[in-house]
Amino acid sequence: MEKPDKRCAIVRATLDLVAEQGFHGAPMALVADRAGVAAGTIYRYFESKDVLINEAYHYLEERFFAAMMERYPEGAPVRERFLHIGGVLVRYCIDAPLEFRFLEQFHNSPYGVEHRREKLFNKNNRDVITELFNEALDLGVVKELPLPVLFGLAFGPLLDICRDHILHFIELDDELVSRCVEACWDAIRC
Amino acid sequence: MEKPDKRCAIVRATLDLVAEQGFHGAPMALVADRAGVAAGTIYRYFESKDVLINEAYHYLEERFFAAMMERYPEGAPVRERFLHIGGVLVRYCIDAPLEFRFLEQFHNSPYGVEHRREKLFNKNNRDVITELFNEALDLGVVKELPLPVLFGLAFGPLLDICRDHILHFIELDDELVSRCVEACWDAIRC
DNA sequence: CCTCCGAGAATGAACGTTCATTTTTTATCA
DNA sequence: TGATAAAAAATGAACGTTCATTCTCGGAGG
Repeated sequence: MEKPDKRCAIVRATLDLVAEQGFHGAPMALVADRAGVAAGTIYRYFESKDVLINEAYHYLEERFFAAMMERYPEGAPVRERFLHIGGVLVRYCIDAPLEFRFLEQFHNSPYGVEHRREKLFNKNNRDVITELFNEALDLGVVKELPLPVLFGLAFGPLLDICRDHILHFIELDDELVSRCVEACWDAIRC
Repeated sequence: MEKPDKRCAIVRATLDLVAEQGFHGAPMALVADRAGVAAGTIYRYFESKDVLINEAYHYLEERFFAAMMERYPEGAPVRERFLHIGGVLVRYCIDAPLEFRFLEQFHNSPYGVEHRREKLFNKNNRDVITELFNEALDLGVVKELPLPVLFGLAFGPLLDICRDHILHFIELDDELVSRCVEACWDAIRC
């Protein structure tokens, strides 16, 4: 009987409900129900709904970065590392559609804008992807475009195809995923 | 005193408010205020808020397609026509940030998913962009990928950079826009 | 006098949050 | 150990707001 048992249940309930029905479909009463606690209990663990949602996001973000670093080809050329990241990104998202849907909701909301602004203007930001792109720029293997543009070119379409796959607008398989990631590389490479 | 005077004012007020503050920030009472009518009056013109929002969207969609067809290089090569469309898209969006923000909100909502589903599965769909891509596929000048994937590769990043420009994450000028549109072409071309 | 449009108050449902109360756990001492 | 007191956690009904929508009535035009 650990302490964080309930806390975790609340976070997971939030993730599920937001993923399934959007922020509108996740009122605190429902979150409480799904987590098996009373409405008021949530406020013993989280100051507000905003705090709860941000915590849920960070929980997912960590899981995702962990997945990305598995078998990351550390010393390999830039292109190969990018293909790894892109492939993992897409496969992770379509394997965990609920997590993807939550992330999508989050990014397309004021939460997401704030989160992005902080990341962008907080120069201490030391994540693998930024490092990779900066290295690629130094080496001159990708187009000289602002970082946000490179991110958009490289990952925007990948998220789009994940969404379309989950909505059954297209059917992704391993080969198609590879070709899409390579197309994104074509967009940014010199 | 024409009839459609108030109707139009209501649509424009909806556009403005949703663009500025999102769907949450556009309650009917505020829409009414901004349009210079009373809350109840809206319901004399629109059956519900959903109907009002869909109508606002279609209004914008038409304006946008009209802009895109201005000086469209009808007989030119596929690449040139794509660059025209991409350039117009970006310039239109950053010149009319309110319209862009509304469209973004709309697309990232259940309204947008429904709209996309209908477009995709309604084969009678005869818009210029679909025609262009089908022609490009026939000629073999773009990668053989499903249409939704090509759309994502070609336009996803362009919408991303518009958003980032409007949020002041980047600063677009004509030259940078051109280079971005060309990068998108690199993504889809063979 | 009648018709009907527009106004804005009224309505009821839904929401996040609070708090007085109950239940469970932990600490204290014989 | 067992009894009891203190503390912590959990509860869920209730609150105040906000929202889309409906209702009712005054007044302008015929």
